[in-house]
Amino acid sequence: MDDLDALDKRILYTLQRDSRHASTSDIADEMDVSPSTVRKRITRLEDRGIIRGYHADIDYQRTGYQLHTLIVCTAPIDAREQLAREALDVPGVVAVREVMTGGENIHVSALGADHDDLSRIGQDLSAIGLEVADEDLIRNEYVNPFDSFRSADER
Amino acid sequence: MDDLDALDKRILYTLQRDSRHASTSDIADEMDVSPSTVRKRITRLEDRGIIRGYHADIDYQRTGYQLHTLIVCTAPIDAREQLAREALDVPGVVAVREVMTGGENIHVSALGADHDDLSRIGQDLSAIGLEVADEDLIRNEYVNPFDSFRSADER
DNA sequence: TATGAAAGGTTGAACCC
DNA sequence: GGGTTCAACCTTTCATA
Repeated sequence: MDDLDALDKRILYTLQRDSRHASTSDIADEMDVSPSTVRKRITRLEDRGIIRGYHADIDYQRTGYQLHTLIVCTAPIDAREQLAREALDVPGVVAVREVMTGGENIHVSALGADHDDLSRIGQDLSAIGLEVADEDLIRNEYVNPFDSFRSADER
Repeated sequence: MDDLDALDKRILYTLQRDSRHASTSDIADEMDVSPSTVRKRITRLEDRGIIRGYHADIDYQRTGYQLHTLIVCTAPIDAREQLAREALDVPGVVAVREVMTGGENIHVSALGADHDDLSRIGQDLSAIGLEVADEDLIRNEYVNPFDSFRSADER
């Protein structure tokens, strides 16, 4: 893996702040390069897997699916990654995080309209081999671009 | 809060899958409405706070900032929301989640290049009034659009 | 690896139903 | 609410250094 230079970081910062409206020309102007240079860098960042995608940030609390829940699970270490991916396919699951710890190493975010939805999701997670340790409502989430990508200085 | 109709849900689904390349015309074609209808709906979803923004999904593991860490904190209930917002301003913090539980009710995602960065972040969080309960490396994260927004049926 | 130009698509705003 | 139009802008591709 090569390092990221100032332009790469600026691209990451800008796209994380607003992936829908940030144009290549905007970034190009800020960094004094041409738009097509920015475009190629973006393509490269995508190809390298550094940019995985672009998502709308949705406040589920306001969508009618009010039960936004954090389901903390434990997976056997050797199956953790596989189970994390499978958990993503469970209907209602919107995010999965693998954590490097002994137990409670899979954190699942799931959405339901009512408690039955959540029971079913818990059952589905158990069925693929995850042990459900805890469930709590998520009250709010906030996202921030990584500030170290903001400025144009090198690493 | 009014309910979301089929078009709103389809818009949310599409933008969550790919907020950068999904054009209003694409969605309009799929749903048999005009592009400007889709545009107006998107504006409305943004105004209602349902769409909070659009972010690039970055694999920090591959950026050189390899210490992507989940810092579990406890905040006094009455200060939880305020502290969550303040935590977002701590350099290195990329996401904050408020959880409805007795203790360990603030989950902070932070990024550092080395262990000194993380120590400093822990100190900053303590300084604003959060009690740090646990820290673990995040190995991986996966995001998924909410499947119930996919199909065009009403609620 | 960066740039420039041309073709085609997309956006945003004003206006009408 | 939804639809139409149009100028300005953006993206994509390809040729060029």
